[in-house]
Amino acid sequence: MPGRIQSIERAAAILRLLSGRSRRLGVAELAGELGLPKGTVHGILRTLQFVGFVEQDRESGKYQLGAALLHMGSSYLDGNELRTRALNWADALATQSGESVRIGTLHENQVLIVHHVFRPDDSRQALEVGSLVPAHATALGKALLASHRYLAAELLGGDGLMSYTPATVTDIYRLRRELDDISEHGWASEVGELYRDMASIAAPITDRRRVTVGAIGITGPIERLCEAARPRPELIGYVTTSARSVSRELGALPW
Amino acid sequence: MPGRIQSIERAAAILRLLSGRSRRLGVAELAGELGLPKGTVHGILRTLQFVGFVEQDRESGKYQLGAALLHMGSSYLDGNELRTRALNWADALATQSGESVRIGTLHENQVLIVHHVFRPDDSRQALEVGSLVPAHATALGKALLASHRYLAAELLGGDGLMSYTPATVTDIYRLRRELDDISEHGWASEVGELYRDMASIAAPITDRRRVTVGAIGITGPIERLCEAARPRPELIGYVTTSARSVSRELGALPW
DNA sequence: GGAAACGGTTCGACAATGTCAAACATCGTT
DNA sequence: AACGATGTTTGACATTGTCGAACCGTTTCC
Repeated sequence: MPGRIQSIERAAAILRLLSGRSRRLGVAELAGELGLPKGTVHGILRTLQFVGFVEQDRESGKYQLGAALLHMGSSYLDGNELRTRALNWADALATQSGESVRIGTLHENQVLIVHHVFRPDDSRQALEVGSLVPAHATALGKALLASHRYLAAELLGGDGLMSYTPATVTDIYRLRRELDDISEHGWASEVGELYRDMASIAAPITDRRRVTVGAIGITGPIERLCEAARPRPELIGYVTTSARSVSRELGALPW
Repeated sequence: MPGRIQSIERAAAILRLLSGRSRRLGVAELAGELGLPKGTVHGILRTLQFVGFVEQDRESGKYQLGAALLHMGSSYLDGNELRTRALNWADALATQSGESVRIGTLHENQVLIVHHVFRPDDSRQALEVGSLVPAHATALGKALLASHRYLAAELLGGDGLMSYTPATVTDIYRLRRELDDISEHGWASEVGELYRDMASIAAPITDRRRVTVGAIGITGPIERLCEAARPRPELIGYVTTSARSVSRELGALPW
């Protein structure tokens, strides 16, 4: 029975729609989006509500994600080996570099942030764990794509690369060449490609089978991360050695 | 059709088991736990894997929660009105009190932490957003239970209250009396009842219909939060006014 | 002020759907 | 080499979820 269970797939599709930008959606909207009868969608929603995956706004009648998902998300983090193994190294990298640190994995052609350490001294920052950032405009994403070329091909084959700033790389061939460089040198960077005045540096993390399972990197204002529009060598060093340390902790053979 | 969809309920039950302490579970274990045939469980797991809700460990064959849940959990936070409205007030309370701040809601007889601000100055702390803490041994939980007596009754009717330290209140009648006091005064506290040398103070947050939708509170070492084994009055003041501010922001009538 | 349009919800008949138990494959262990 | 433990596949069965129309309550707009 190599088939999937229809109702569960549909339920997941509903949850995915609800986790999209729209936050709150009504039965009719969902039904329209999925091409299903209202009644069917309602039945699924009732069940999802019963198990706490969605909640209904008493006033508008619309549905939104439920609290149970928050707890499950955090449980996922507890069981995530990449994150637990990387915790200490991420802290160390933040201290060394003086910048905020992020660890991410590829998820649906984007980068899912699984860990985030704030800048040591800094003012309040928003925690980004759980958020998705574009792969082609972040150092984390590039580091990951460089080791997953088949996935990169899929992404690049899609409907064009979104541009976030004038510096965003949207040319497929140029990005491909950049990925080649990254594979060769073992680190990736991005300067003003996602936010105009921000830059980032990242390196891939590999597991015991030498497959890339994530990436670790730092983010900060261009003037702190770069010198003459190029990432500062000492920061690159911090990032790559951190990545190697985490890889080793995950069982990768020492380099 | 006031019925729920069986397969979705079962899928949710599987996810709940996987988010329990055990992290990784095999098909047989899950089947045993749920009293279902292995084949059935396997079909559900295959679907959940396809939609990214679970992942399978290549080596052991066991299943664990998937990355999609992390993103959904964080999407839940974005749409959570209580949290978004409380963000600034929580920061302010942390600054005022000098202690770490938590905001929680009741979820399955426990307190789900939906926001967490670290101590202003402090060393690294673990982010607790998404975790569940016991209701009867935390100030947050008591503040919530005091306004949901029917739920409190259910909790108290269960199989006894877990004891975490010698100070944990496990006597139902004593707790009930404490909840009465809390309702009357509008704030709750706990001294060494969850962790031996920690204390917490919390107050309920109400929405426009005057129903309690959450609670906000501070946590810290007893010697900082208390004076002569009683919560310091000025801290109580900070907490209660913060709670009122958030309530007002949620549309509650001004007091 | 009425009526139409839109929201979420319920209903019952139908058959497609998911379930089940047993057999299979693949490990590691005895 | 046989066992026992995994996770996995299979096919027959009837339970189960689906569907579309009808329902009820709000809001909107003549």
